[in-house]
Amino acid sequence: MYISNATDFETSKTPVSTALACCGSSKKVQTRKLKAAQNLFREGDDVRHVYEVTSGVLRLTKVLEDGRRQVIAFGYPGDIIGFPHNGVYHTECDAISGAEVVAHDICDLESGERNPELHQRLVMATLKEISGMQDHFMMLGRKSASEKTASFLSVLMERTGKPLGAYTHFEFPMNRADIADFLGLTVETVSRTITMLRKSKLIALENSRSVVVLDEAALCDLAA
Amino acid sequence: MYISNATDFETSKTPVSTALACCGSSKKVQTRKLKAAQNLFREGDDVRHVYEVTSGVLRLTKVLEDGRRQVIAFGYPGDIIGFPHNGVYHTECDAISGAEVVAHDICDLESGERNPELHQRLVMATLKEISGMQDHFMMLGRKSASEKTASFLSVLMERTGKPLGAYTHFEFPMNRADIADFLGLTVETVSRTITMLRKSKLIALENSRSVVVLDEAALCDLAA
DNA sequence: CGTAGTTTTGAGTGCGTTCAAGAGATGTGG
DNA sequence: CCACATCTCTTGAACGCACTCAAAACTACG
Repeated sequence: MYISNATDFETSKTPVSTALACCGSSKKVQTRKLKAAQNLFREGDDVRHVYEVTSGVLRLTKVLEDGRRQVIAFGYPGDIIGFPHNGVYHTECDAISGAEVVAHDICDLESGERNPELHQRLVMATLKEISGMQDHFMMLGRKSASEKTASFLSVLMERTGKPLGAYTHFEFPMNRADIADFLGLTVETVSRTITMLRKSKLIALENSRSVVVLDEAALCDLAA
Repeated sequence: MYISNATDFETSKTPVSTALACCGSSKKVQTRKLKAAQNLFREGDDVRHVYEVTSGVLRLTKVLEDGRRQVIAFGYPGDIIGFPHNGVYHTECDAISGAEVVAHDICDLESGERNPELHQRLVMATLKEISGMQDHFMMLGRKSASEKTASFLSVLMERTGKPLGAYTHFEFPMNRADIADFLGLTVETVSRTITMLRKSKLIALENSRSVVVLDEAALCDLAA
C-alpha cells in the first residue's frame, strides 16, 4: 500500500547526511523545522523547493470546494514531497507531528546540470512516487473498508514497527480523520474497523495512536 | 480528472516529429504499431523503454490475485506511459484501439547525459503524471458514481471532443468494464449512470461509445 | 442464422454512510 | 487541583448508494 512518497525509509539518523552528501559542493543545506499542525506549503503556491523529510510525519491533502478532503500521502523520513507541476504545488502540506525537512532547489529536480547526483536521486523519487500511487489506486478503487484499514496498518507496521516481544509495536501521529481521508472512508468506519480488528485479536491498542500487532500474518491476509 | 499520463494532448499529427526532434542526432526512432487488444508490456516485465503514444488509446491496469482490476490510466496521443520502478513495469499495458507508440530508451529518463532535451521532456512527463494521479485520488476516494462518471465524460470531452453544431461530440474506445475499473465502480453502475445522464438530457448517445454532450455546463457541474 | 460478447434494465441486498449521542482525552483558567 | 470547554474516538440506529445476481436487449462476427 501507499503511505508516502519516494525513497525507502531510513532507519536511523542518516538521511540528513545523505542529503548533504548529494549536495556535493560546499552549498549550505537548507533545513526547516515544523511544529505539529504547521503548514509547509499550500495548493497553488509557487514551487521553489522539493522537500526531503528527515524527521516527523507530514500530510499531503487536496480539498474540494464543498470541503470533501482526500489525503494523498503521508510523508515519512526519507520521502521526497512537494513535486511541482506547471510551477505550482498541487497539494497542501502540513506537519502532523513535529518534523524537519531539507529543502532541495527545484532546479535540481528539473535538470542535472548543477548537481547530477541529487538530480538523479530526485528523478528516482518521482518514479517511486508514481509506482506507489499506482498501488494506492487499487486500494482506493477496489478494496473494502477492512482491507483498506488492514493495508494501512500493515504498511505502517513495515515502515515504523519495532519488535515488542513476539509482537510488533508502532505509533502513528495521524488521527482517525486523516486515516479516513487517506483511505476514502469516514471516521466512524475507520473506528469501527479498528475496533473489529481489536476484537478479533489481530491487533491491540495501547491508546488510539499506538498499536501492537498480534497476528501479523492475519493482518497481511486481510490486507488482500 | 485523470485520464492519462504525461504531456498535453497533441491536436494533430505533430507528436512523432516532436519525438524525433528530441532524439536530436541521427538515431533511428523506434515506433511500434499495436492492434486493438494487443499487449505492450506486463506488470513485472523488465523495463527497456518508456513509450510515447502517437495514435490510438492504451490502457494501464493492475490486477489483484482474486481478479479485481483497477485501470490506472488511459494513454492518449501525447502521453508518456511505462514509467519504471526498480527496473520493472508496475502495470499491464494493452492497446484498446489500434495504436502507435514511440519507444524512448529508459536511460534517457534516468539521465540527461545522452539526450538532455528528451530527458527533460520525460522528467516533466513524470511530474505531470504525479499531478494527474493526485487529482484522480480525489475522484476515487471522495466522489459519487454520478460525479465520477460526469468527470470522466467531461475530461474525455475536453481532450477529444469536436464541435457538432452547438454541441460537442466525441467517441471513445473503452468499454463499460474499462470505465468501471477506472472509476472504481461496477459495469452496471456505469451503465445506469450514463442512462441517467441521457434521460436528464445532459448527453445523447449515438451508440454505446459515441457521445454528444448537450449541456456542457451541467456536466461540469455534476463532475464537482 | 446462431453464438458470443457487450450493454442495459430490474429486483433485492448489504456495506459504508449519516445522524446522534456518549465516552475518553487534552488543555485552560480560576 | 479541579471545573469546564473542546476535541477525538467510539458506539448505536437507520438510511441509501452502489453492489450482486439475474435476465433481457442489443451488437458483432463467423
